[in-house]
Amino acid sequence: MSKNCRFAVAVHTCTLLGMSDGQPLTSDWIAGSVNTNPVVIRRLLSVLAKAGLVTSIRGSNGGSVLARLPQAITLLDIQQAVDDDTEPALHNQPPNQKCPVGRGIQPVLRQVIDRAEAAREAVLSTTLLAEVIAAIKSGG
Amino acid sequence: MSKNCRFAVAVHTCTLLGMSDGQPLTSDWIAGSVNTNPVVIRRLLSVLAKAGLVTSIRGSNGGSVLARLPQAITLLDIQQAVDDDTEPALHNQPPNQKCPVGRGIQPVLRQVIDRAEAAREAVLSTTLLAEVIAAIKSGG
DNA sequence: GCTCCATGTAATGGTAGTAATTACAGTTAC
DNA sequence: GTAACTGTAATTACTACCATTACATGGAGC
Repeated sequence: MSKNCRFAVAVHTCTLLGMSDGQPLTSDWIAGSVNTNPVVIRRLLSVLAKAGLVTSIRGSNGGSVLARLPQAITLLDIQQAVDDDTEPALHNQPPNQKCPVGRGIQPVLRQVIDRAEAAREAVLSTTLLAEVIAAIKSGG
Repeated sequence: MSKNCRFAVAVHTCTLLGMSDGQPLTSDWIAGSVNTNPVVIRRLLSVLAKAGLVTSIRGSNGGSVLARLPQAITLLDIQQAVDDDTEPALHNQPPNQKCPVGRGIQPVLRQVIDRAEAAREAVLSTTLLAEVIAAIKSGG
């Protein structure tokens, strides 16, 4: 119980949905595979639904299905859906504006961090959910 | 007081040291520019010293100096020094091994996350502390 | 209608990570 | 010896996250 594992759980969940042949899966069932509480899954599915990645069906015989084909979902889509990407972590308190470094450091840092983050996201954007599913199928 | 701002403070600190022409700077002075408590700076300097990036001089007229030229310090060096890069955040609890997805998801995820992280670090490794200093000097 | 079986969501508790601060021991120049 | 530093432990406060309970809502099937 330490770090943010929403991305991992979200990919896990989408993989399950992508392998169910359109059959709706319940949060209970998914939670059994992820090994967590169904409410955690429901909250996650709610976020994924807001991002247009899944659709939930209420009522008896309900559950969730993918809203798009696995070929049309990138891991970046999933990451951006579940990680509220607030500002990158810079200083908590604004640095001393009387110091040239304190005045100039933040824009420079932001630019570098943004470039680094863009490189990371580029990799995620070229990985499709369909590829994850294929890897699971071939690996098992 | 929320997120991890050690990287930002560390770059800020190294920038100050790199602009001081070899003059040792005290944690009090650095804290004044960063706008935080001197103890926070001393803890950070201690970590940077362990990574071989700075050297601290104890006693009166003491302080800290860079242990290498700014041209020989990348932002990746700083990042790796201050961020204990433990395992990437996957599931908290191991997923259900009886499920094919639960069994196979973690290696697949780890591979993708590692590739994405490598791309991010590649950008940081090509940015030198000297460039940050140059940007500050030209920007102010 | 009623009854299940689901989702949706609020509220709570526990754990962990981080920053800020106080306090004090160790070290060095003068 | 004293003053000016670093090094580090201990404490407090705050935030983020996950797990869990509880309950309202919605829909299928009788």
